[in-house]
Amino acid sequence: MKSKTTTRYAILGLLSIQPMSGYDMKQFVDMAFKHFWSESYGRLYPTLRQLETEGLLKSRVYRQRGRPDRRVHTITDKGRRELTEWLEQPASLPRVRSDLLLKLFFGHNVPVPSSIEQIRRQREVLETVLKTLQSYRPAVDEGGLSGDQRMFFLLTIRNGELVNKARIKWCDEAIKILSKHVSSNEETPS
Amino acid sequence: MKSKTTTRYAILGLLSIQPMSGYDMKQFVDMAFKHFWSESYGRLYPTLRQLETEGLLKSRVYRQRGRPDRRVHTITDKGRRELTEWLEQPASLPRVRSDLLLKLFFGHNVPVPSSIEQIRRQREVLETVLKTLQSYRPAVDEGGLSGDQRMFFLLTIRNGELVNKARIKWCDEAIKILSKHVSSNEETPS
DNA sequence: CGTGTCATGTAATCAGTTACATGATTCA
DNA sequence: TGAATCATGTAACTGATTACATGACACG
Repeated sequence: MKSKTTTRYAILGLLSIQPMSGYDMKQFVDMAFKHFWSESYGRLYPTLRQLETEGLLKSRVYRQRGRPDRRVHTITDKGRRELTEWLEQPASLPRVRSDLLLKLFFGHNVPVPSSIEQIRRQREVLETVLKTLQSYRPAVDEGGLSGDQRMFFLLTIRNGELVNKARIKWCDEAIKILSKHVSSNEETPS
Repeated sequence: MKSKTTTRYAILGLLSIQPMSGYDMKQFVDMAFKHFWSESYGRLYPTLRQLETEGLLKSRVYRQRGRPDRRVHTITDKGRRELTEWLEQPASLPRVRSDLLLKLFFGHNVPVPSSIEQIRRQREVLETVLKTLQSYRPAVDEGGLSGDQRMFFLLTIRNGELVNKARIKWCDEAIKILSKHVSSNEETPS
C-alpha cells in the first residue's frame, strides 16, 4: 500500500537533473521552488529511504573531513520511468490558502485602517519576494544548465513574477479603495 | 492545549456575518472563498463543537419537515473578541502548491509538446475559474449585503481576477516560448 | 564563546481530506 | 428507479511541519 505523494516525484525530478543529498534537495527547493513548492526534512528523508527500497533510486554514503557524512542519491531507470509517467498525468490547479483574504473578507469586524495596514504589510513582503525571484535570473542565465533546463527554470521564475506583480497591483488597488472609504466616512461623521 | 487553527477563525468570521449551520458554511466557503480557502466537513463539524464548549458560539437545533435537523450557530461576544484579536494579527503570505510548475521544471524528461499540452489544459481550467468568479459580481452587487461587506467581497473577487488573469497570461507566454522551441528544433533535426 | 553551517534522521504533532453512515424528499 | 439535495457527524487516513538529537568545524 504505497501512497504516491507528490514528494516522491519532486525527489525523482530533482535527481533527474543531478545526483543529490537530501540536504541539497532541501536547499534547492527552498530557493528555486520557493514560490510554488516546499518540502521539509520530515518528509524528505523518509521518502528517500522509501524510494530506495522500491528501487527508484540508489544511494552511496561519502565520508567527509570535518563534516557529517553525505548520502548522495542517484535515480535509476525504473525511477525515470515512474517520473515520466507522472509528468504526463494532467496537473491540478494550484492550491492556495490566503489568510489575508480571509481576514479582509471579515474586515467589517475591525476598523478599516486596520485592514489597510494588513494589505500594506503584505505588499512589502510581496515586493521583497519579487525582488528575490528576479535576482535569480542572472544566475540561471550564467549557471551551467542545459538549454532546456535554463528555459524551464526561467519559465517558472516568470510565473512567479507575473503572479506576484498581480498580487502587488491588487494591494495597491485595494489600499486605494479602502482609503477612499475611510476619508468618505470622515466627511460624514456620526 | 487548544491549537488555534485558522478553521476556528474562518467559522467565527462567517458567524460574524450571520448565524449559520455547518452545512451553510461549507456551501459558502466552496462558493465565495473557492479561490483562496477551503474547508471540509471533517474539520468543520468537530471545530464547531469545540468552539461551543469554549463559549465562542452557541447553537440551537431546528427541526424541519422532511429534512434533517439543522443546527444553527450564533457567535457570542467572547467569540467576537477572539475573532477581532486574530484579525489584527499580521497575515502570512499565501501558501501555494503548484504541481504544474513542478512538472514544467522537470520538463526535460518529456517531449516539449507534452509540457505545452499540460499548460494548455491548465489554461482552459483557469479560464472557467475566472468566468465563475466574475459571474459572482452581479449577485454581490444586488444581494442584501451591507456596504462594507459588499466592498470586502468585491475586493476578494478582484484579487482572484487579477491573479488568475496573470496565470492565464503566463500560460500564453509559456506556450509561445515552448512552441518556438519545438519549431526551431524541427528546422535542425538530429 | 556563542552562533551558524553542514548533514541525517526520528517522533510528535498538527492540518486536512475522504469515505462512510443515516434517511427523507425532490427531480429527471 | 436512481441520482441529487439537505444535514450532521465520525473514523481512518494522508499530508506536512516542528522540534529534537547528534557532532565537527568555521567565523566573528
